[in-house]
Amino acid sequence: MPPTSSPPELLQGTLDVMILSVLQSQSLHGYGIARQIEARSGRLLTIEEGSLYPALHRMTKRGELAAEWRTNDTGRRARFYRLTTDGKRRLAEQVSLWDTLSGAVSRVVHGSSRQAAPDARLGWE
Amino acid sequence: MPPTSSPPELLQGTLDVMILSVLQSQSLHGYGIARQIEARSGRLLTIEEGSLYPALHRMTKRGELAAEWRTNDTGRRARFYRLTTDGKRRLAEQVSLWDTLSGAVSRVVHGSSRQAAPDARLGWE
DNA sequence: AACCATACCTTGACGATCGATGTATAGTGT
DNA sequence: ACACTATACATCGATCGTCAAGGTATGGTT
Repeated sequence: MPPTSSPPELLQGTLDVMILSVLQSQSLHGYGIARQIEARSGRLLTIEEGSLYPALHRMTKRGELAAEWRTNDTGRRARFYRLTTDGKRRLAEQVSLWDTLSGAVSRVVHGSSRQAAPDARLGWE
Repeated sequence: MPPTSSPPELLQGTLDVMILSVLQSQSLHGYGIARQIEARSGRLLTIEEGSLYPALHRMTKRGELAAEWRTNDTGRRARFYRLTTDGKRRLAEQVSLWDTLSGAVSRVVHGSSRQAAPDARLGWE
């Protein structure tokens, strides 16, 4: 049973970096990736299957993930994903980028208004 | 001259909350909004005009912004935007949501791996 | 006259996400 | 035996936001 409801679309573009992140320490199949992201986020994020599988396929096509069919101990077939060398490189890049850019957005929304050089032409009131 | 280059599409969905934020303390026109976001972000974020104007129009249509033509002190006509009551409410909602969700993503990518209950069925390796 | 910054806008294409739907098996409870 | 839930894969159509590019026009500077 997935968490509660669907989170708003405020976070477009973050699915890739989250997938890469949870695959850093372990190989997982799609369903496990979704559960892991939900667990790590404290049940705040829900991964829709209609987003997850297209993401896994395009990342595999881009060479960031490698996929392999396996059977786990309960006898169920599942497609396990692991990071390739390219995927590890992209993981590092994207995590660093997320930190930088999410920090920038936070400064904007919390008004780090260093009104650098109060410029009368730009606004009033 | 806009900053350097176009930032990746990691932050889709954050434009609205940034626009609302910079309009909290002042009325601005489109160009001024873009400059303000760039300044507050420390020149990390670039707002493309093809994203900005559609966003301003749809937010006005949704009733979050009110627009008014004015002439500033240099004699140039410009369309100034301010928050409506609805816009102020949405600003508060969206900022709080951004803080919550960006925090969740950060926990995911930095592996707050409280492997809650190590579940052999979900992965191996 | 040339150029740059300011200031508005639209268009077409793209890509990612979402909700819905479909299939199938394993485990659990009754 | 039956029903139900969780597991596990996948695809589809619609929607939405963004982007790159282009277009118009004025004011200030060199």
